[in-house]
Amino acid sequence: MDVSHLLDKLNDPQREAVCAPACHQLILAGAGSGKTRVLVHRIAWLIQVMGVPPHRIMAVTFTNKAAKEMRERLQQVLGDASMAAFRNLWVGTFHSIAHRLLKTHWQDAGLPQNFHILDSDDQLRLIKRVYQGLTIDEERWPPKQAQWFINEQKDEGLRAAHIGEGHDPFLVTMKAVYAGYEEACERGGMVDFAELLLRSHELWLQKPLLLKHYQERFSHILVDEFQDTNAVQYAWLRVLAGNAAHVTAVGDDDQSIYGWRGARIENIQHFTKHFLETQTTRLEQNYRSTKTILDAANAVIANNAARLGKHLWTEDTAGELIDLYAAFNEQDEARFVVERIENWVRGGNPRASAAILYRSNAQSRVLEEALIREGVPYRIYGGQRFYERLEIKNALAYLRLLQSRDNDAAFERVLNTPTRGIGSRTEETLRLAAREQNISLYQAALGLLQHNSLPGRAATALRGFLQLLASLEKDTQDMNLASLVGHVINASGLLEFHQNEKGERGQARVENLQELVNACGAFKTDDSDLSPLAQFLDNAALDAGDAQAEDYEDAVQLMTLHSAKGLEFPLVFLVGLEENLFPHKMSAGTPEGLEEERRLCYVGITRAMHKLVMCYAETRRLYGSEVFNSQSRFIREIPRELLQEVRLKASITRPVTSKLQQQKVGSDFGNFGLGQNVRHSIFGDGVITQFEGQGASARVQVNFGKQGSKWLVVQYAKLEAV
DNA sequence: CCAGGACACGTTTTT
DNA sequence: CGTGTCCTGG
Repeated sequence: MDVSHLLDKLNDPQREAVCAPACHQLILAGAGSGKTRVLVHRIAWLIQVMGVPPHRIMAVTFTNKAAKEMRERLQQVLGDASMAAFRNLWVGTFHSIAHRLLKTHWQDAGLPQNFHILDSDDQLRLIKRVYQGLTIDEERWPPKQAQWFINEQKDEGLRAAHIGEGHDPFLVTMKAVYAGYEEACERGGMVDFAELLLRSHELWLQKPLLLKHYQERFSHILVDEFQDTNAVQYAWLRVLAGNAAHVTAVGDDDQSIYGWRGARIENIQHFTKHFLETQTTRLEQNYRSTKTILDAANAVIANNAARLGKHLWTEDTAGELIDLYAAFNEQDEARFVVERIENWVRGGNPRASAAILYRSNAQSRVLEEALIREGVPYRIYGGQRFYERLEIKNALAYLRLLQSRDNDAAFERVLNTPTRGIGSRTEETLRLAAREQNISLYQAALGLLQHNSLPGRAATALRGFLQLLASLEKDTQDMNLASLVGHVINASGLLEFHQNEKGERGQARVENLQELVNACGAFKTDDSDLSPLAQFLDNAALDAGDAQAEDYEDAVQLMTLHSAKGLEFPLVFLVGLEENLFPHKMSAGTPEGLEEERRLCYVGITRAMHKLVMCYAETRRLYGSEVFNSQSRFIREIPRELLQEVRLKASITRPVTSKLQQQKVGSDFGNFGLGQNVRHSIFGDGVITQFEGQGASARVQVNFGKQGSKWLVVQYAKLEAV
């Protein structure tokens, strides 16, 4: 068989990874080194050269987007001939694969067949409800915190029962909430995202025969973005792999930026210990960026300790120097960026080839305003996801009720949406009855109406709601998915409800509801025995719906550094390169936090193909007060010769307000300047390193050497200049 | 039920 | 500063 198409256009290390004999592999793939290509070609090699049947291969990704891309590229490489076999090859996210397992083996997993997936919104609501049952003070223990705690435990593979008995009030409370939450999920047949993984891991441990079946089936498991795996995912993988399967882990320890949500960078570092006789390949040739950009990225990341070690190189020319612009403030920064983009577009480049990357979402507004002012189309990535929008969740709740009236979360959600006179009083009565008799809210409603135990007005309203559900079900019986959904959003009154909503908001919601119908029309069902609606709802729970509302207008791309991972742009602006913002002050406190920020910076730099522009503002308005941050240490980690400072044009004058601000600084900070040596009655001598706020809230950061750095309120600190 | 005001809060995000 | 949430009064 001619396999040259699998090896063409591969460099030596890439080819080595693709053609490796059956073994464990760790592929350390630097940014822009052709990671996906290697993964896809390796799978094709396994099938076409090594004769591995496709059904014995599993490829795991983190995002739906990555899974989709891999499927498409596999299809290209394998060709249509392999299409039939292709269906047996499992490609999916950890979550979708776990979901598939639980759907298939629901009995063994101890779940009802129609178990329902909670998104984080649903999860929070449920936790709040658990609080009510336990009479826990929401003030003292914010439900958000409990949610975070529960997910963190699950990511580590821990159940409420695993949390030790102790006297720490925090742990005692959290354990109680976690246990109550587990019980509520169990009762309602609900499963959150982390539970999908935890539960399928437990399924294997508890059902050895089942595990054996899958262990014998999957001889090759490939995992993308391995640096992002958390503890359960890694454990899950190790159990599945057993002693026989060959595991290929592809990742880049330098691009691990999700430590804060449970990703364990150690997993990639420990891989060779757990999977013996691993062949390690380093993909270090970069096909994306100029030499200048790569040199900068390498220089920055070199400041991190405990790396596996990798040095990106390129055959590309040095290219242009990196521009560095010191803006007066965030307005000036935005103005500068937009002006640069306009020049770039005037030079014949598409707007979509330029991206503005920032550390935090709050920074986007000023940039947006500047783009709007100049009439430059832009697109912001991230933010509210399609299937998480209020109007969409309401529509989905009606659809879920069609499937099962006993879905309490859905019932509760739309009981009075659109408003139909069922108030909190009635709702409370329903909930109480349901809890007492251990039945669903729907069953409770039926019972209460039967026994006439509700006041007249409430009874009429509630009866109306139940009748609505009945007629929705009856009227949609013979409809296809799209007309069914169209009918439901109409007949439920949701569409009218949002049409009557004033302002652009209502308009957008109506459009989203219509988009939902479109999505149903385009939805491809598989031949499982689930109804199209059931399949669609499961899909909606696991897929954020990124592809929705895609418009193809050529637009400048705005996003956080996190969402930029995996993307590339000819022209990249990294803005807000200031201490306390990037590295963010919440993270800069610990060495691990700082290293993750640095990796984020590395990700940002390596997004750029031809030209990189970095900006920082001397002064920035944040949450209403003015902050003075020095330039980011990351700028200083880039060799000077790679940078060129952008000089101000004579026509640009300092904003008029700046003089006033300067005076204010003088008074608020008592004439202290950066670098001023000061003495504090307790901490001793130190040096001023930062300013923040004004008036009574004016604070300075002072580095007291051995005592560390501290933020002090100028008004109270009684600092003495020395 | 809605409007309006007080109040808290503000890093990154996928599934 | 701007936004989202919670509570109160009509």
